[in-house]
Amino acid sequence: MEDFAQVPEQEAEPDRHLSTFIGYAMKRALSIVQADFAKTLAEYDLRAVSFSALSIIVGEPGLTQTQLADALQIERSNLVTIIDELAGRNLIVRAPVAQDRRRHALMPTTAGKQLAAVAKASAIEHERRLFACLTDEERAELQRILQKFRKDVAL
Amino acid sequence: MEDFAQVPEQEAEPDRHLSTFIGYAMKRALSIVQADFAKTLAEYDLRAVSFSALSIIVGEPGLTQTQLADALQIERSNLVTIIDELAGRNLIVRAPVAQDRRRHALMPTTAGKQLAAVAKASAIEHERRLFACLTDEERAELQRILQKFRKDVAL
DNA sequence: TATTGTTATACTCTATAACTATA
DNA sequence: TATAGTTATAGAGTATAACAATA
Repeated sequence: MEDFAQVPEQEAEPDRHLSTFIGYAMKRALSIVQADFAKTLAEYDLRAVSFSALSIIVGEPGLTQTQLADALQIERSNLVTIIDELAGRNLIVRAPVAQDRRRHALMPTTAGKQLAAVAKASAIEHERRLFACLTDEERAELQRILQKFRKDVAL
Repeated sequence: MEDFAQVPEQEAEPDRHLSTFIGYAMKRALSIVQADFAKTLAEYDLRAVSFSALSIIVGEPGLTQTQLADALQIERSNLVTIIDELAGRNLIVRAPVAQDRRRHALMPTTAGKQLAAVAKASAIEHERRLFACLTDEERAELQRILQKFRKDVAL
């Protein structure tokens, strides 16, 4: 078989051909954030999704699992093990609901509220540190534009 | 067991307690983009990662698999099936490299260049349509800030 | 010895269907 | 009949180790 290729020296950024795409930039940026966030939460034995679930339960006690799954945009079935884990650590309880015994009202325990508070402080510190390379205005703009997009995008 | 919870009516946005976090906003926005992008590429039987790989190979022919894996930030081992798939469709070839017979120089075929071109046009149209709710300035700012972050963030 | 591509594998994530108990 | 929580499972995606060929 004949050779017909020269291998170029490694270029600085071979993925520059994808730099036109906002989605690609979002994905690469998010993967950096996620890796750092995972390290931050490991201290509390929390994954990002467990932290999110716990935070919402603390902020809005009494939600059912279906409501929480909708809020987090995950499947009800996949929420079960997350709730199991939080409940197993006594951070939340599945409280019975008198009006409808099929449902569980998700309630934070005192320990859950405390962990949510310290983990949230760490998460805020993680973002402060990670996004230190951006100006306050850039961070605010990034946040604002992302939320506007999510709110206004026509699906 | 005693009931001690009232189930609130479904709130508009139970995840507002996470809205302080840029990472959360990025994740939610990206999932919207990814879902729409997947639909767009399905027309060409491409996944996002196959599109990315093909685009880079077309834009920078001759890269080795290790170089491409680094560019896409995926494991070499996981790139194999992606390259298999593209090569199986005759969109690229693994060309031998005279100087180092361990390596494969990834080269696009004519069909690969053509598919990359039309898929890229569709991808651009997908982003134009999806981000239509943002102004040109907002899109440019979003892109600029994300790229600045990725470039300047201290890991 | 080290590197490239590859295989095998395990672990997580995600999506779907079906079950139960309730309504 | 329909819904809430659950179980089981299958498919992606991702990460690690080890091997053969080559350097």
